[in-house]
Amino acid sequence: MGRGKIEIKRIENATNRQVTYSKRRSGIMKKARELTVLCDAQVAIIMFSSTGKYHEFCSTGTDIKGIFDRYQQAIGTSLWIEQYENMQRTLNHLKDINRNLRTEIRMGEDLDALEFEELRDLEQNVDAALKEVRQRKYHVITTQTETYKKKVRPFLNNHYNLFSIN
Amino acid sequence: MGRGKIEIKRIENATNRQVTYSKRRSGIMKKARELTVLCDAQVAIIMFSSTGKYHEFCSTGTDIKGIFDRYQQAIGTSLWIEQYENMQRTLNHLKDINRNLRTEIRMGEDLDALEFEELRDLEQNVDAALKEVRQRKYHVITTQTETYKKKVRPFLNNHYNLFSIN
DNA sequence: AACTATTTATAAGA
DNA sequence: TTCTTATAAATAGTT
Repeated sequence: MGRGKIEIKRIENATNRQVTYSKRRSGIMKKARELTVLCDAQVAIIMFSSTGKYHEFCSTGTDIKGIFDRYQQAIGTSLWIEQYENMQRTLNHLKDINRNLRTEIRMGEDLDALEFEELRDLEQNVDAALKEVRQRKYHVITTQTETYKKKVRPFLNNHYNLFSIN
Repeated sequence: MGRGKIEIKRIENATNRQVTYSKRRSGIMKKARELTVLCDAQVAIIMFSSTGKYHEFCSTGTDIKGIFDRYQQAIGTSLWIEQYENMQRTLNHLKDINRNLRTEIRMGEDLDALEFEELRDLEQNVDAALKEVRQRKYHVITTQTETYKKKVRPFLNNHYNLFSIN
């Protein structure tokens, strides 16, 4: 659309490239704005020119972060899982330490009162209950579900020591 | 550009809105593709229609994550600092509990002998940690998409202590 | 899903 | 660079 038809390939002349970038960028941004209004859509655009300048567009009523969180939800994963995993390793480390501490405590206790087998059974019960709840409820567990209130929390309250964060 | 000029305002008829969304979306995607080729630019686009469907575009040679990481560098901050900070708080909670356990050992107490007040404190720590983890995480996984089932749930299962109670 | 009359975007020129 | 304009491209309404 212009005085002549152009081939879609890299514009070698840097000035022309910059001019075209500027023109077409504003064109796309305008189109995006129209789309959000006409179609009630959410749009996020991020652009970097070949010179490193960045421009962004985001539909009103949200922000880049909001759209990205929604996007990650839509694709069902986090783009930053690796970074979460780093933190998770730290958590695991703490978990190990805590487990050791708990073992230490247990060994100092009256073993008649807390048989190892008994503990294991209780742990397995807790674990089974949790898995059940998770499998059925995790997609709506943002709020405390009835199952959680009725089953998990009382159980935690009764057996907090088996369930400490570790 | 069409048989008639239109006003840029929400299209009330849902079918028309959907059709227009589809047409204009592909128009924008095409423009974006041309921009990246002509001008050697990096572009990332994420769209959600009013019906919740999402579409994305990303220039070749990178990916959405790459462009967003670059974007965050450009604006000099992380959009997800808050989440990291929440994680950090969770880690701190773990450390607190860890410290409590150590204290417990030092005091040479067995669990049966813990005072009621102490039990309550530990309970509150567990509960607080739970709430925090939920707030942090479950806005991302409130729905179970197919992808969620295939990717995220296994991830959660493998790393459940990030997202759950222990 | 196609078709076109029009509007809109823009390449090249001033 | 910014403005202009001839032309290419997108698309609104139609079939």
